[in-house]
Amino acid sequence: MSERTFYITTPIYYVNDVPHIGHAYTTVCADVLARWERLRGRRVFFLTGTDEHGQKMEKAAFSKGFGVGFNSCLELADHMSEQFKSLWVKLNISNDDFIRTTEARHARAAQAFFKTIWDRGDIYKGEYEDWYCTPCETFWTETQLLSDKTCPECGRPTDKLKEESYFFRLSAYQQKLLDHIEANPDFIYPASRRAEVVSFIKSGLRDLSISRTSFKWGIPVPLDERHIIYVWFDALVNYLTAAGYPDDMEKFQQIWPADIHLMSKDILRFHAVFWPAFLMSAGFALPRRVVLHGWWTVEGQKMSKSLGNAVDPNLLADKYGVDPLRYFMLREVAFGLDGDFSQSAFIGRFNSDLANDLGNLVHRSLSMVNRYFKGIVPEPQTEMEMPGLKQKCEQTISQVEQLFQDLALHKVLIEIWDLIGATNKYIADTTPWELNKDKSKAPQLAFVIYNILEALRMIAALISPVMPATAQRIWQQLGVEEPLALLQLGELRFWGWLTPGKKIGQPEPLFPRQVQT
RNA sequence: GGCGGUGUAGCUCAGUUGGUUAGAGCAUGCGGCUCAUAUCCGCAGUGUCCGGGGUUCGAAUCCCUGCACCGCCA
Repeated sequence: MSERTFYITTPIYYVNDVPHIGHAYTTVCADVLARWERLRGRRVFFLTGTDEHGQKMEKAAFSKGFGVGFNSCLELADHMSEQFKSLWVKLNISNDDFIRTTEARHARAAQAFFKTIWDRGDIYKGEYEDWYCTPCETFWTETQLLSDKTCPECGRPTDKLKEESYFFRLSAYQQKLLDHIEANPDFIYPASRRAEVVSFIKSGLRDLSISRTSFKWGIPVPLDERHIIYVWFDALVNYLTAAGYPDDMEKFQQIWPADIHLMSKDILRFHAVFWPAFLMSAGFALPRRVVLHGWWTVEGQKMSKSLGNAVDPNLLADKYGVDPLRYFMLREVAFGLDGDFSQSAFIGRFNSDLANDLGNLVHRSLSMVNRYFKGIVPEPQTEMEMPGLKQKCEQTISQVEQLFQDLALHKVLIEIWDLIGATNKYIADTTPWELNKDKSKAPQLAFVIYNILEALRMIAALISPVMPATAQRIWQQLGVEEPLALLQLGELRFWGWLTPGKKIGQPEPLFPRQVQT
């Protein structure tokens, strides 16, 4: 009877940079899935956070004037981490925990995990050979170098240097990883990425350097404090830390393994190859799914620092509202593929999907309740048969359940909008304004209006994972007092849930139309 | 260079195992309604389904080839 917690994660974001629409997208998608699972009645643990260690941070702290050293790095990390945290508050993200790799609980976890793998015999000391740029004080791999072996950052010559390093015996896990991926077709989503991972593994896995001596900003290797745990090893462990490892193993048992690690496609390999291998070595269960989404371009162009075209989610949320932003991100791209963010597409969706279809539907419906029933939810005539809308609602709920299961998030919205369209059509077909002209048709009018309100109730609930604030506003305009957050799918399905005789709230346009600039 | 993917209406894309006049949304035009945020409903389109060749009674769908773009690896 004790159903496991649904555990979903975003990556922890590297605080080297301010949050942009890509970060926002990942986190909003995770939030939508978390909210959907809660609506289904599952207990959910939704984790996000920030990745704060490593050489890049050390350098960033230096270049931003804090000076090198433990305290100043932390100061920078505090500042940057806060920007992510406050964005998630603004975007109405319902995460249950926010982890920072600079927290003590995480240092304990990273060291314990390192130690566990060490005890398994999968870590050995070796030499790591790479190209070093002395002026930049940075190591580069051969593939990162420019064609003439110069530093990709400053263009100056680099030297091949050896550095003592601890290695993880990744090569020993090649076959086990392939077996796991084969046995669990859903492990990597979408399938095109799974194929990439398989071909990468088949091309041969080399052991992985998991420590550095070239910088200090990080978690020391247990038993050898000259070494710092490499940032990727450090970062991945966050998923265990927040689940309770190693301090609260009782909690950990309930939460681990993760159901979904959600991320953008650029960090696929870390999550689909290295991380599972670490976990296998340490003897932990593997996450159920590693789910990749695409990248956003902006006005058709790749986001880049040099173009300076990164979109600030804060500005969009302030200008257009949080829910329209969330809606756009989920609706505009086929989940898993790349998408383009453009002003005109955003405003197009805003006006046509939100203002015209949904917003106007709610407004016109409630206006009729005010006009024809003095703002009171009418009593439906139960003996009347008018199957169209009710059936459509039931069908939509089932479809949406299936589409969430398939992670087809954009199709979820298409499906809900199909119901919105059907409800608008229902109004056109039943012509309440005609029924209102004939007193003898009062029962039909009551029945029709009640059905429309029931459809609105279901629409509100179905959009609530994507647009929680809007859903709540519709809920209030319908005059429902129970908080939408407490609703569960079982109740939602019950047709006839709205109480006749209740006063509805004040209708006001949900989405005032945007002028295309 | 190796592996994989994509190329369908003005735009963004759907198109199960090959089967009747190739679809949706947006945008465009026309018609209808008036409860509504000049909103909603209906109708109308147009497509050498990237080029070429092949298999088949029949291919957007399978095979070969060319072009273009993209992803992963090296």
